[in-house]
Amino acid sequence: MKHRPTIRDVARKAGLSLSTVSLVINNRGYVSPETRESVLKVVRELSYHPTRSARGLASKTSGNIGFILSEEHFSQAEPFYTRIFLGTEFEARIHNFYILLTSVGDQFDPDQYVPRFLLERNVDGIIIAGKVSEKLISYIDSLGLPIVLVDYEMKRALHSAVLIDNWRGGTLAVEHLLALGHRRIAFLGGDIRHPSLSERYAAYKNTLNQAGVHLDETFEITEEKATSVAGGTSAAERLFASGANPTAIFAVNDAMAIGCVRHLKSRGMRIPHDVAIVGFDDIDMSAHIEPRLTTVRVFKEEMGKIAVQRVVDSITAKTNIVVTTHVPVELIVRESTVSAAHADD
Amino acid sequence: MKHRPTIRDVARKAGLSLSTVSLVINNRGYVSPETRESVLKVVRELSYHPTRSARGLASKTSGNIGFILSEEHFSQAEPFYTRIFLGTEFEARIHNFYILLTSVGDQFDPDQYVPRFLLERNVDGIIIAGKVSEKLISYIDSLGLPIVLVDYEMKRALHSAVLIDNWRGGTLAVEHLLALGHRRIAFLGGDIRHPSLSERYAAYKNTLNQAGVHLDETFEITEEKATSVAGGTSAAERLFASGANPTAIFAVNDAMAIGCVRHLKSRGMRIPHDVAIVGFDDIDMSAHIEPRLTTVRVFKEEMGKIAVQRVVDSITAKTNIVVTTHVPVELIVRESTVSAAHADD
DNA sequence: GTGTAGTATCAAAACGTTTCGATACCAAGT
DNA sequence: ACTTGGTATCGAAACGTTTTGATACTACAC
Repeated sequence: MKHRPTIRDVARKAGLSLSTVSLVINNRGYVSPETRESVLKVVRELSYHPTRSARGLASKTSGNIGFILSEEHFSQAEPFYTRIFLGTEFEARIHNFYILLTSVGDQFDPDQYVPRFLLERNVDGIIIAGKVSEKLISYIDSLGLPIVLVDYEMKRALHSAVLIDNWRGGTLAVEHLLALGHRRIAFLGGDIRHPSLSERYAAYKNTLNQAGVHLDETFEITEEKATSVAGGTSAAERLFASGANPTAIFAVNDAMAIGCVRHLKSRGMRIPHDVAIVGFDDIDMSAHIEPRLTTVRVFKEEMGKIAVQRVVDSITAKTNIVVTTHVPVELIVRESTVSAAHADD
Repeated sequence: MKHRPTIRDVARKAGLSLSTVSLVINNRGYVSPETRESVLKVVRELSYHPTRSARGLASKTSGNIGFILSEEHFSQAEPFYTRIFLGTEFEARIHNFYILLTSVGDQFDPDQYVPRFLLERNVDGIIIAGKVSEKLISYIDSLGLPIVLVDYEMKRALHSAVLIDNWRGGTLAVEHLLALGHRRIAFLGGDIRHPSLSERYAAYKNTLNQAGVHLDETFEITEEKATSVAGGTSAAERLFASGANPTAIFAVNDAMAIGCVRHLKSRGMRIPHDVAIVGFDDIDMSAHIEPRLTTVRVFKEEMGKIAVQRVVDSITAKTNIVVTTHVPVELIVRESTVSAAHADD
């Protein structure tokens, strides 16, 4: 367990100064090709590799990107955000960054709790997934750290964002139901304050309007607290308890759609024969439930990947270009809207 | 964006030396209660927080734990290991560590590729999930880093490990099938080189033996390459193609069980009426497929949590106590073995 | 021959902590 | 009175890099 070599050892063995070795390693400044080669040779011989802490201290960079998730999404280990996170892990590796994950509560009070990696100056940029307190965002801004938002957007777009094309997704979903001949189409949603969900809701209303279908308020559940499986069940209960009799349902996400399917089955209704259902997100489970769920596919890993690219751009460029990316969506038709015999596989 | 305070500012304002402030912050050495209080007061006033890099450089610690996963598990974003990972994230936060995630290939050649966090001395300990090259393990040993293995074990137990009680799980599963009256019970497995899977296989054989049931080799599929949904489908095909006619199947994990269910359905077989199925792992999806899958629940987050505790112990204690933990399992009876009317909810 | 711009290298000064050894005091045990 | 051991504090060194500014050489244009 002998001493691992330092840059000093490399410099000595190469007969050069520390600075020159550093320049070679970081590939910057003026270094003659011969010198460069001889340094690299020594680096290989000693199998030298710079230490992160020392580098961080001197250069005021950490090599880390912070990933912030709201507590509820974090603790539920939601498949949706988990996928986005995995997408960032993949891409971060390519850029030689590591992702530090943390969660924050609904409220943000800097005197109360601040993600440790911010206090320790242990990240060079931040990715925020989902809706968090605006206070938190301004706090991070005040630290001068680049921020990329994923699946969330603020009124004044001062930050790069990676967004789902919710409008198109909602439109595709409802148009699909209309094309199947449905007219009594219900909407199952919740927490419309989240931009992604409200856009889906807006697309729902707009598409029906365009088609000249009368909007029936008893067909709209928009106040469900949790957009989860349980929330879907409870929303479906409320929908039918109110006496509504839709032939199709557009659920704001797959979790709710799955909860809704459960409720319908418990009532002995057949899907899609009695009621057709479309979800949104295409989480893993949707292809495995019975009936397999028609849904709007969101490329979650891709979103994480783009977010990392943006934040790395901001970190390295030092310039603050705001880019908003809308990641396209795709309608996946399965058995919950079209009976098995006709459904794609 | 003014200069953030350093320990020097704290020392100056408190009228003390750097060393004393450092002692207070790290809560070690001899400091009088009054001095401690006055330092803490200044720390609060300046809202000072030490910088990770500086701390790391001086103390040769990083505050990070490396999490190593085999490439195939990583890229498939397997729900099983993802859960373990999330468990580590939770627990790491409690101990003020961050998790750095990386993956490694089947082979390990230190001249080829070494996880960057090892080269950069950017982790204080390592958690390894699943089976990886033994060479990698010895390499990490040679760096003097504590290692905790999760769901993997080496012959000579030189490292702490967090293991599933596979023997008991397999026994519970098969006993359950026996209790339901099944005698022709097939085993669907693959990659028996993985200790977890071979233990389940061994438990299967042992339990049948104990019950005086004749072992029929045509009932055992142990060569399937991938223990995935697709692998399950293909294994089930092979099983029935060979002319075997089991009334029950024990699949080595839920993914294979789900693939198997698919195949049975496509053959028009009813579950559990024609064939009963038990899986292993209890991944999220298992409760949502049709029929809901009877399985052996593994507490994945708990395993991650324990792994972090072990590795943090090793890091702080500096002593190398090897602890092997067997995390208990639980049989979850659902509709794939007991018809809906009788199944628990 | 003088100024300018580009190339190549280096010495020294940061970067913000922890840790080591020294100093000094006090109380208790001989 | 003399050690011993615990308590409290401090100054200085160390940790391993990057960065800044200086120096010096070359080539070229005026």
